[in-house]
Amino acid sequence: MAHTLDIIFAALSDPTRRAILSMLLEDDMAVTDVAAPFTTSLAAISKHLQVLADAGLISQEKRGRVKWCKLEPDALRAATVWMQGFGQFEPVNLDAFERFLESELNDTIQAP
Amino acid sequence: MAHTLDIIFAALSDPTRRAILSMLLEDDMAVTDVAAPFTTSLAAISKHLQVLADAGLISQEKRGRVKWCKLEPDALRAATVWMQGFGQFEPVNLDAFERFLESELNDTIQAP
DNA sequence: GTAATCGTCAACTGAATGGTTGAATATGCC
DNA sequence: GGCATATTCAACCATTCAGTTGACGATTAC
Repeated sequence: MAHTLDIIFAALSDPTRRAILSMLLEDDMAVTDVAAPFTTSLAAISKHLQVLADAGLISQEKRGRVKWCKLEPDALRAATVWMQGFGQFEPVNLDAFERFLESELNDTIQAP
Repeated sequence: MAHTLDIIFAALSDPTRRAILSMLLEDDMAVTDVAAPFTTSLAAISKHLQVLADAGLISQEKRGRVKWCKLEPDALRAATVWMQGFGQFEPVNLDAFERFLESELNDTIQAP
């Protein structure tokens, strides 16, 4: 249990990995396509994806030579529950969330 | 922004630090008292508290020779909002949360 | 004043992390 | 078969992290 939270929070602590999760929020993607917007090497992104998969935040399925990455939002439940226990926040404003995500993506990913 | 989430999630990824936050949920505490249940050194706990303070998750105020540590749950808001965007979870069951916290504390802190 | 208490600092260690490059392994295409 | 594409592996490097121990600066108590 504590073990799982360790790994989930550690996975979320990296901006590249959070950016990847945001990208996968829109659609499943192949590893190469996930890596495309980043300046770091493909191997580095592959490692990040492994970290996310170990945390249960994404799943990966190989079809042919392409490995598809899929968001697994349920893995965030334990972490969300843990955090909500420390303060009751009003319901999330999803519009604000989307604007926030967008600005975080812009900070993390280089413009083409 | 992304910077803040980095630091908050990294702070939460350590079980000792999460245990400290749980302890502070009940009451403000002095550094020495925070350290008491742990087997690690006082200096190590002092460092953990600095990490939590840097993340804004606690505040520290020195009165006399005692430094008091206080939970600052609002710092979790940004992180909670970020995570909730990935899935709409039902309202938190606080009883379940308390049981969970207790079991996590028992896993992290040595019985006297 | 002197001694005990509270907490941090400094220097060190071992392990983990994020990154690189180049080779290796599959798989698909012609 | 032969070549291109997709992804990971292996080895390496620099940095960060959690922990230790011992010394040190404050503050309180006697």
